[in-house]
Amino acid sequence: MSDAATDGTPDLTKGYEPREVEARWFKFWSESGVFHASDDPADTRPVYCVPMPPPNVTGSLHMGHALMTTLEDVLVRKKRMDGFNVLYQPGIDHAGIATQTVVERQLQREGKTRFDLGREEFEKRIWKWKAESGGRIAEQQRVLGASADWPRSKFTMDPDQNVAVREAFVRLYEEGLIYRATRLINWDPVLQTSLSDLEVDHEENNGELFEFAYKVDGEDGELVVATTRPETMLGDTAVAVHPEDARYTHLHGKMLVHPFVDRKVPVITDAILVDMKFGTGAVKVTPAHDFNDFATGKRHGLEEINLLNLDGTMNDACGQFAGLPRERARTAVKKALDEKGLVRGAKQHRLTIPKSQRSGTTVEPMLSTQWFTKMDGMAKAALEAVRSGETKIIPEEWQKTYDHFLENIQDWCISRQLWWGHQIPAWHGPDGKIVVARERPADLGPEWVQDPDVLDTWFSSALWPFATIGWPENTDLLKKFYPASDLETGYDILFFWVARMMMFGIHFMGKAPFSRVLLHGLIVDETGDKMSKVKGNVIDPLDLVYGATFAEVMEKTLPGAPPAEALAKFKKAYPSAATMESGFPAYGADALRFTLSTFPPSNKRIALAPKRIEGYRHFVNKVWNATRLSLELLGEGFTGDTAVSGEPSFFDTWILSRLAKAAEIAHPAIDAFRIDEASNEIYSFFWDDFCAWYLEIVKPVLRGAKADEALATKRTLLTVLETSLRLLHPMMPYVTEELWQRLPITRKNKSIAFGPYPRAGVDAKTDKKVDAQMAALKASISAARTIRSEHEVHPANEVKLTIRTDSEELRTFFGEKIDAVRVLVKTDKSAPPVVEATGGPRPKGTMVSIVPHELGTIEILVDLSGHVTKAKELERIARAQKAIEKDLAAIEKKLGSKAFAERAPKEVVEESHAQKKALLEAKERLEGARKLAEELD
RNA sequence: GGGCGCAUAACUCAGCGGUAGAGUGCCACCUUCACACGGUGGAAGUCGUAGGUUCGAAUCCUACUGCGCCCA
Repeated sequence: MSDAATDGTPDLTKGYEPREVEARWFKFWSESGVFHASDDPADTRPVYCVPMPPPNVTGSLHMGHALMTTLEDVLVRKKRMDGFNVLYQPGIDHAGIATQTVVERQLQREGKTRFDLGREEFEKRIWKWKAESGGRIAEQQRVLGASADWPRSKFTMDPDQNVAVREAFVRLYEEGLIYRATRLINWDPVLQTSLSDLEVDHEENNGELFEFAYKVDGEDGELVVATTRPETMLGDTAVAVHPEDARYTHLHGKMLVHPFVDRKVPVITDAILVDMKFGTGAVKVTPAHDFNDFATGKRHGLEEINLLNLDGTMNDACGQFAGLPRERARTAVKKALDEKGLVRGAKQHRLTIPKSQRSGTTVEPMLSTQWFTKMDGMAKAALEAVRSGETKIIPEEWQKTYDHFLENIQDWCISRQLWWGHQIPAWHGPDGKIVVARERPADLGPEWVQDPDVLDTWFSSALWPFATIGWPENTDLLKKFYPASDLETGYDILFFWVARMMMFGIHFMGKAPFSRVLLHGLIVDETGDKMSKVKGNVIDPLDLVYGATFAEVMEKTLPGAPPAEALAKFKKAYPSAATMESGFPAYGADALRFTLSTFPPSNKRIALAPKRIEGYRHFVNKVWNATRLSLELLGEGFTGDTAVSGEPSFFDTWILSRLAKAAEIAHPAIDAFRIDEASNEIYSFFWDDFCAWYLEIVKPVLRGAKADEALATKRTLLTVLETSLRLLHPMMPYVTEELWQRLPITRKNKSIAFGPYPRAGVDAKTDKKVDAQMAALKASISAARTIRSEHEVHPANEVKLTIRTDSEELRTFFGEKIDAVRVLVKTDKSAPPVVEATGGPRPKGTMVSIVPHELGTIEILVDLSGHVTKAKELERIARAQKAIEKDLAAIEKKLGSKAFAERAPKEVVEESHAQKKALLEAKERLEGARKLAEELD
C-alpha cells in the first residue's frame, strides 16, 4: 500500500534530484485522494476551507501565483495534518476583458474582427481557445504541489456558475439593489466598454493649463477660463466663478458666446466647484465629460451635451470638429481658438490622467446608461463583520484600508459592453420596458431582446465562496464548507475581490464568507521594481523549479528583443543572478516554496533574490542527506517497533527538547499566518541542532562497536527525524514525503500528508536544564575549535585538550560527555582530554581560551606544540580582549548609572551583575593567556 | 490633497524596549567514510537623519529626508 510510490525506485542518490520525485508524488497524492474534501454529513471531522483565488484563464503562472499557492498550501496541508476535513477549492476566472482581447488579437492576425464572426461564433471561438490553451495555470500550480481538491475545480463561466450569477442578479434586482441608470461612467474608447471606478488608474503626467477667453454676449468684455482639456469646451454649458470673487461680480448672470457652436453659455456662481486661487478663477463646465462638472450641472440644472462617439471620435455635436479623434480634436480646437484670437496663454501643469487598467488608453468620463449595484447597505454590513470580529483581517494594518474603501464606496457599475461574460438576464421590450428574470420568460414575444451587455467579471468572482460549492442549491458541500475558514490573497485585490465577496457573502448567505482574510505582499524584482513585461524582469516560477538557461528565460521576459540587451536588463533587475553563468539551476518546487515561506506577511514588497532560493535548495539537500545518513546509522534491523530498554542519553534528551521547542514555535506560528517564523525555526533546528551537533555526536556512537547497546539513541534519532519531516512537510511536501516513505516505521497513514502535525509536549518535551548544559558544552567545544582554526591546524590533525573549571558540577558534566568533546574537537586518541580544577601549570605551547559561565569560568587549553606561532596567538588574544572590553564597557556604563540600579527590574540588574562578574573573570584569564603566549618563540 | 507602509552587514530579509540576527556573498583552512548543494573558523552594521519619552531605544513618540503603494 503505502510504499507503492517508492517501490522500484533506486536508493537515495548522493544529491537530491527534485524533478523525478516531484512528479511521482503528485501523481500518488492525486490518485489516492489525499486532497479530497468530504461532503458527507456523517463525517464528524472539523472542517477547514480555503477558497483559492481563481487565476485568470489567460494567465500563466507568475511569482504572485507561486507565493499565493505556497502560502495557501502550507496552511491547508498543516490543517490536513491536524486531522481536519480540508477543502482547498480551486478554479479559474473567465477574465472578461483580458480573454476577449486575447481572442480578438488572434482574429486580428487572421484579418478579422469579432463583428465579422458575430456574437455567437465569437463566443464559440473563445471556448475553443479556452479548451486549447486556457487555464494552463492550474497545471502549473500542481507542479508547485498545490493540494487543492482539483476534481472540484470551477470555471467562473461554468453553467452552474452562470445559474448562481443569474440568481444573484435577479434577487438583487428584485430587492432594488440593482438598477439601470444614465449617468457619467468611465468609458474605455479602445475596448469600447464601461469600466468600474476600480479599473481606472490615475497617472500623474506633465501637461498644460490652457487659457482662452469667452466673449460676453451683447457687450464688450470677456471671461478667461483655464482648462487641461480644451476640446471639451465644445460641450460647455456654463462657466462658473466663485460667488465671492470680486473680479467677476460684474459678470454674474451674464451670458457668454460660444465661439464654435451656436449656443449661449451662462456665467454661474458655484462655491463647491470653483477654487478662486486656481487658474483664472473661472471654470468652464462640461457636465457630460467631467465628474465634478456633472455634479455642478445637476446643482444648476445644466444641459449635458455628449461630445464623443463610442470609439472616442468627436460626434455630430462638435460641428466642424466632428469625426476627429479626441487627441486631434484638442489640437484643432486650440488652433481654431487661436485663429479667433481667443487664446490667452498656457502654463506647464502637473495633472492626473485616468488610464484604463486594461487597454492603457485614457479613460473618458461619458454619459451612458448602465446597470449599477447599490453598495451602501451591503458595505455597511461588510464593515460591521470586520468590526465585530466575525472576520479578522491579517495583517491588521489592512483593516484601515478596508474600512476606508467601504466607508467611501460608490455604486458599482456592473455592465460591460463585451461579448465574453455572463450576459445580463434582462429583456428589453419595444416600448422601453425591461423584464429581469432567471430565464427568458416564455410569454415574451420575439420583439423582446436580451440585454447585450455582460456583467463585470468581479460580479461572478464575488460569489466564489458559495457559488463554487453549490449555491443556490443548499448542497451538503455548501452546508459543510460555508463560511470558509481563511481567504488568502494579495492585498492588491482587497477591494476588487475581498470586499465584494464579503458584501455578497453576507447578503446572500447571512454570514461573512470567511473567518480570516490573510493578505500577502507583492513580489518585486531584486531592486524593488514591480515585475512587468515592459521592464523585462518577469521570472517564470517554473524556470526556478525546473531550471532554465538565460536564453530560455529571455524568451519570456523580453520576447523579440536582442538577447544580450534583454539579459543586461534582466541582470540589472537581479544583481544576484548576475553571478550565475548560464541560467537558473533546477531549484525544485520545495526550495522555491520554502523560500517563499520565509517572508513575513507584513512585508508589502517581497524582493525576490534568486540566490536566496539557492540557500534553501541547499537546505532541501541537507534534509535529504541527513536522512541518508540516519538510515545508514539506524542500520538494517532497526525499526520504529524495535523494543528499546535503555534510557535516553543526555544528547537524546537535549535534541528532543530542541525538537519540542521547534514544534512549540512552528505549530501556532502557521496557525497565526506566521509561516516565516515556523520556517526559520525549523530550519535552524534541523541544520544547526540536529545536523551540526546531534548527528555529529551520535555518528561515532552508532558506528562504534557497541552500536547494539545504543538502541535508545537509535529510537531518538528515528523519532527526531520522522518528526522533523512532519514539521517540514507543509513547506516542502515532496522531499518530506519521499523520505518519510522510506523510514523504517509502521505507517498508520498512506501519506505524511495526514500528519499529525507535531506539537510540543506530544512529540517531545522541552528540558531547560539540559538546554543550558548543552550550551556550555557547545561553547567550550567551539572555543577549542576556534583555537584550532585560528592556528590553521589541519582538520585531520589531533590535538591535546585540557578543560579547567572550579565548578565541580561542570567538571562532572564534562567528564561524562568527554567522548562527544573528543570527537568534535578531534583530540589525541592516545591522550584523552583532561578535566580538572584551575590553577595548574600551563605547559609551553598551550593555547588558552576562556568561556564565561554562570557556574564558573571554563578554561579551554589546547596544546598546539608544533603548530603555533607566537604572532598568531597574540593576535587572537588581542581580538578576544577587544571584544571583552567592549562588552565590559557597555555593561559597566549601565551598572554605573544610579537610575539603572534604582529603577530597572531586579532580575535585569542581577543579570547584569552576573554578566559583569563573568566578563571580569574572563578578562583576567585572558591576560594570563597573553602572558603565556609572550613566552612562546 | 488624504491615507498606509518601508529605510538594520555588500545583497535579500528577520528582530520591534534589556549588550545586533539569518541566508547569500566575502576571507582562511579542509575533498574527513551523509551532504563541497559540505565542514570548521573568521571579517563585516554609529540599525536613514535630528530631537523626545525611558534607568535603558534598532525597537515607543515627533519632525525631517529618501523610496514605494493606495485613495481622491
